[in-house]
Formats: sequence, structure tokens, C-alpha cells
Amino acid sequence: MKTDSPDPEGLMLPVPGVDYGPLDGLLGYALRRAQNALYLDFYRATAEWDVSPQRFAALVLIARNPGLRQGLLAQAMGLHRSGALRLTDWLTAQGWAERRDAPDDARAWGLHLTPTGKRRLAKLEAAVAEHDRALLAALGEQGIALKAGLDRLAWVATAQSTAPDNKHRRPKP
Amino acid sequence: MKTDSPDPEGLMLPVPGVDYGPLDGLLGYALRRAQNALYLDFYRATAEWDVSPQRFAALVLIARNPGLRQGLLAQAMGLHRSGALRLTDWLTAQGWAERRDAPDDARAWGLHLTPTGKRRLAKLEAAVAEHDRALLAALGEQGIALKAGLDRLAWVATAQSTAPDNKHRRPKP
DNA sequence: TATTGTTATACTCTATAACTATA
DNA sequence: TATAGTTATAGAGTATAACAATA
Repeated sequence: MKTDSPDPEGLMLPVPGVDYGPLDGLLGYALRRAQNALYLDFYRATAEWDVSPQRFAALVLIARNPGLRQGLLAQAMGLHRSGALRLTDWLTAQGWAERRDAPDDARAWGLHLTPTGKRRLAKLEAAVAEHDRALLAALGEQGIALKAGLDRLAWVATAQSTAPDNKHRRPKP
Repeated sequence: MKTDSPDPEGLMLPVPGVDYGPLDGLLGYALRRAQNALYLDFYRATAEWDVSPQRFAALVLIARNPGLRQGLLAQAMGLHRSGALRLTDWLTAQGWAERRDAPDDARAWGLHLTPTGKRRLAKLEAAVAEHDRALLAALGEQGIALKAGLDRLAWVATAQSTAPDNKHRRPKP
């Protein structure tokens, strides 16, 4: 018998012969498909750094806000404190970032990139920017409109779910 | 001392005073922010059914393609076989769906909604459709363009990452 | 009394690998 | 020999809860 070979997982391609019903018309499903594709493409474009999109975002935030607190990082990324801790642990273990004492609060850390991290991030940022440019180029003028539409959608959906007459229900508390 | 109360996690709101650097300009980051917001809003709008967006998609696929194989479900959703198994386990355990013998292949299952599942899905689909309509309404004519842009982006990003001159590297194999 | 970060723990999601029973 | 599904396991990711040190 043949031992299972790894399948090319993750590609959320439309399967011929399968009826997607209302999914094809939903904004939310289109968003998921797009994010799935973009996620895989991000990995391809940044393979040599082995950094997930989320970790990339954390690196940029630390780089642009030297001394950033873990708590603020969590808030900016929509994470729990403990999530920011794990994230920071990984970044420090990989040599990207380091914790230094915060000058004004003995409880807190200030997060900083290491010199190595700065050097690596410069190249990684360039690769990500190039990746994004390639996508925008392929989309043409639709790309600009898309970006604007996404920014607005984030705003609208947030307004909708935090409207005062709506019950808040977080996923699986 | 006060025992920790659960924080309102998951909202990826821009934090005042934090510099997001290049993130604000990236298509990929805009996509992530939008999906984050939409995800939370989906949960709010469908709270009484306790079904995630992904499980909702599975239900629709089974409903529109009675007798669907687990393997095809996996393919359509970009999952591994074992992922479709877990998903199906959950759907059957909750009374949404059931496995029946496939008429033409003794190895395979045919997936079907239960009568209860059909009844529940009708209402859930209506709630999701209404949720989507509300978003589109709030976006105005930008919404139509956004939907089209997302469809195209999924296509473009897929083409980019599956181009013959690009190395395939799946995330963390 | 509240906040920052930590530890310990648990649950979800999703993958890999090896297995079975069919084909 | 290949395919459909299963089992067992492992690794992310992210949450909760209780805690220490500091504010």
C-alpha cells in the first residue's frame, strides 16, 4: 500500500459540480475566499522568513512604536493579554524582539526589536510591500476601490455589532 | 483583589496613539481587519444558532448537494479529510446532518441534512441573508463593487500563488 | 482596588501519519 | 495500487482563571 502523501491543503477553490447556493452571493463568503487565497500567497511570498501575517503585524507595530507594552500590542491586535504574551515569547525566542524594562512602570515591559530583528524586518517589509503591489497591479483600478471598500466594511461591521441595541455575544466564551 | 473579568476580546480596533506604519496601506491588513469585524458581527447576528461561519458554509453545501461525500466537502472548504471528519462529527452530534451509505461506493458516506437540520437551516439562512443585506445596504453602491473586487482578488491571489514559476510552500507543513 | 504581566490549563482548529475497507 | 474514511496525535492559536508585583 501507498503511505499517504500530504495533500495540497488550504486552497479553497470552487469545486466543479458542487452547488454553492447562497454562498456565492454573500459578502462574508467572498471575504473568506479572498482571505484564504491571500493568506496562502503571503506565505509563498515570505517563505524564507517563516513569519505568519499576524506575527508580521506584531513586528511592524513594535518597530514603529519602540517600547510598546504587551497590553497595548494585545489591544491593537484584538488579542487577550495571554495571547500577546505567547506572541512576544515567540518573537523573542526567534531573536526578532526583546523585552526591556519600561522606564515609567515597573510592572510593564517595553518591547523593542533587536538589531537583527530590525535588519530582517527591513527586508521582510520590502517583500510584503512588493507582494501587495503585485496584487494591486493585477487588480488595476479595482484595487484602490477594493482597499477603500474594505476599510469601510470594517468600520460598518464594527458599528453594526457594537450598536447599543445589539446584544454582544462573543464567539464561544 | 479583583478577580479578572473577561475582557471584550477580538475587536481589532485601531488604537489611538499607536503607529501602524505600512499596515494601514496594505490590502492584506485591510482584509484581515474587515474579516475580523465581519466575523464578530456574524456571531452576533446568528447567536441563537451557535454555528460558526465555517459550519454554516458546510451546512449550505450539504443542503444544496444532498449525498455530498466528506472528501468533496473537504475539497470545497480547503480542508484536509480529517478536518471534514471532525466537522461532520460536530454537525451530526448537533442533529444538523447525518451520514448515510453512499449508493455507489461502499467506502463513502453521503451527507444529508436531517429534517430538523433543514428546518433550522431555513431560518439560519434567512438570518445570514438579512445580515448580509444590512451590510450591503450600509455600504451602498460601494458594496457591489466590493463584492466584485473580493471575487476578483481571490482569483488573482490564487493565480499568483499557483503560477508555475512560483515555489509552493504551504504554511507549516 | 485596578492594572501588567505571568502561569497553568483547556478548547478549537487543522494538520500528519498510519490504519481499514473497499475499489 | 489508489481512494474514502477513520484513528491517534501534535501543533498552532487563543481563551479563562488565579496569581504576584506594582500602581
